[in-house]
Amino acid sequence: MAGKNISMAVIRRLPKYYRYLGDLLDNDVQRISSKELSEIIGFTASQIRQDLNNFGGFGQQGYGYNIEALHTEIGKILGLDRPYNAILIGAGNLGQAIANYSGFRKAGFEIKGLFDANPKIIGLKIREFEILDSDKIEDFVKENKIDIGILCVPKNGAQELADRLVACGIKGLWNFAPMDLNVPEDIIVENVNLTESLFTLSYLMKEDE
Amino acid sequence: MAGKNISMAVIRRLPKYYRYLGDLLDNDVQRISSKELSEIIGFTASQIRQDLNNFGGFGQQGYGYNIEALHTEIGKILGLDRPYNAILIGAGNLGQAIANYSGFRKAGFEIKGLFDANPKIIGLKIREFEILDSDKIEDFVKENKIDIGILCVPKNGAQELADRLVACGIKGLWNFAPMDLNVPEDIIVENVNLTESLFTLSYLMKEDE
DNA sequence: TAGATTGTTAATCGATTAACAATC
DNA sequence: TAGATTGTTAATCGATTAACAATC
Repeated sequence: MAGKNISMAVIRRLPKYYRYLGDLLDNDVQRISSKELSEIIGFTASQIRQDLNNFGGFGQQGYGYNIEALHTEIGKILGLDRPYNAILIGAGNLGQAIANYSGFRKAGFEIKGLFDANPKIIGLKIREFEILDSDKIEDFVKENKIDIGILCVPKNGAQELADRLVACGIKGLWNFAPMDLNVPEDIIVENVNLTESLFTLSYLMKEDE
Repeated sequence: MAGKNISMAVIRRLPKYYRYLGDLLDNDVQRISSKELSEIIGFTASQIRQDLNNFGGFGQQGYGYNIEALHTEIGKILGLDRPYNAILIGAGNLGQAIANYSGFRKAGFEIKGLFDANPKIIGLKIREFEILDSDKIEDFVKENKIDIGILCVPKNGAQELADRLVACGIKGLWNFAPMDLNVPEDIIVENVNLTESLFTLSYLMKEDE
């Protein structure tokens, strides 16, 4: 991939742009200036223009941005125009919540299989999918061209599962286990650490009193 | 609260320090230098010392840091030494996953009640709690000194619930609804936006290929 | 054309890293 | 004491904001 080095700060704002532009589209708004967007999204107009210009000149002087076109462009930048195949490992409440959330499929992420190591729930059906035995992960990943592994398992065992997924060719991990995974540097890991999030809330509430 | 302005960058590293120090404690390690910690946590030694010195001089020259003492101190800084009472609204899969996670209680966060608006699940029992009708939120918050509202509801209705919680005196919101809430500035909101997280993963996988 | 707003360069601000005197 | 490592100041790096010429 070409592209200069985009900072993580910019990258993490992209989904917000995408979401706000989508909301505007839903409300049939057709164009917006960086100043107007600034007022609803909470970034400065200057930052918005800087961010967008990392990827191209999507605006027009004197006019602003066409919302539909910009929304589409940011979707492409985020890679939402291509499909990703995922498997989800750990079909407890959290895993089921994620498997059931329709928003992911709309964005091109398809969960192709659910796995768990617990014999009590192997064989149960969640949506259209039967929960499969974790033993079958390797075969399934290869047969179904799986790109992403979603780890909804406890801390213990998460690293071992990550190793197995990496070994059979997975490229990205969405990690809900409350720990940092050790993976080769070409493997992308996105962590969702609920404990860290809650502790941050705790800190801020304490400071605020 | 006293304390100079601590940047969000520092604040979001605190739970990581707390976690890594806890792991070291579990392994009966007693002391560590910023250089050693640097190697396992992945921040520079300089940054670790800078971060910690925002809150006090916890180390000792020539020795390093006592892990148990530092762990305790960071726990206090995070406000984990005090109890927080929470209610959780939206008792679907995600809500149940959070209600069932024992790690939060260990850190002083007690979920006192679960609420939902869906008559089909009102009355069901999750752990020791019956799911209550969302109508009863206001009375419950006042009677049980609730500090935190955990929003595990869809986008629609999340803002209205936030308004109601703020109106009855809640101080913090842990928001899992995929949108930004509008609240008075003295109310703390910590967002967990799974869609944004997934889109970030998507972007990074695309860039990486 | 006149007005509006972008794209982009320059200035500022803040966060990270480096360096080292203090001291255990 | 000598060696190690902190706490803290200074230097560097990067991100945000401001400004404005270009242009629709």
